[in-house]
Amino acid sequence: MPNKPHAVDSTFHALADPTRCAVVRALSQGNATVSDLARPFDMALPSFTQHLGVLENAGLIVSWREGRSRVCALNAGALRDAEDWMATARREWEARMDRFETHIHKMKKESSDD
Amino acid sequence: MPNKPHAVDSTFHALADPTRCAVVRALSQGNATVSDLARPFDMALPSFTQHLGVLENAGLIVSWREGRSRVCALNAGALRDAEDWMATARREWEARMDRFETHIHKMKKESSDD
DNA sequence: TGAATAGTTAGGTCAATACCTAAGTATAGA
DNA sequence: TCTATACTTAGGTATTGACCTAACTATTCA
Repeated sequence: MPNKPHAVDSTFHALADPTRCAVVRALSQGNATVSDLARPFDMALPSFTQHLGVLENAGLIVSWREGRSRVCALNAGALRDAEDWMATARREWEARMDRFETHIHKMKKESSDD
Repeated sequence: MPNKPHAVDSTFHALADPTRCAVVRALSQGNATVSDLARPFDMALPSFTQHLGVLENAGLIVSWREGRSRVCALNAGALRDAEDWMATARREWEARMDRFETHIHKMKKESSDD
């Protein structure tokens, strides 16, 4: 069963920003606190936590408090759902292309049989 | 070699809208003209063609004129690049999870060996 | 308990996005 | 050549998004 509390377009919206893409890449390397994640970015902390909020609302990350820190982790399920959506569209298109090429090939063969 | 005239976040931005997601799904079923694509949407045509422009700038679709129509087609390469980006992040995360679970398992075994 | 640390809340600015209507251009067909 | 079709261009509005600063809360540790 699909991990689907959110529509894919909210996942895509969450990834439509270089800061948020970078956060996802960082979290693929392991869990991290808000300030660990924020450190590489030249951005005020409230702006950064807003990005984390977008990622969390989209279901791409989860977080919990540990003492005075908040730890974030990737939710691979949301990534997989978005991948599946794209793969479905792409494969249908590719299947159509294959049929089209087969058709062209048959036409060529028939015309060379004249 | 990757099909990469655009950064992935422009692809995600293009998909971050339900109208544009629907256009991609429609085009996975085959090429279509602007008005064919627009028909299901309750939206003025200029608004709709703006969405097509976003998809085309992101490299997700290509289009050409045929008589007085414009025909649109999916560019599967852009979809594949975005899939690859997500799959890379997800697999790194999953690999880390596997190592973590192996570690937990070993710890349990060691403690039961006491 | 007082100071430092980690993050949150409130509130504001500016640019980009998603829509619209009205009027234009280009092609096809009678 | 006139008319209908298929978009495109121009220009406007309202909402959302990405940032900021200032001030707050919660937790740790000396």
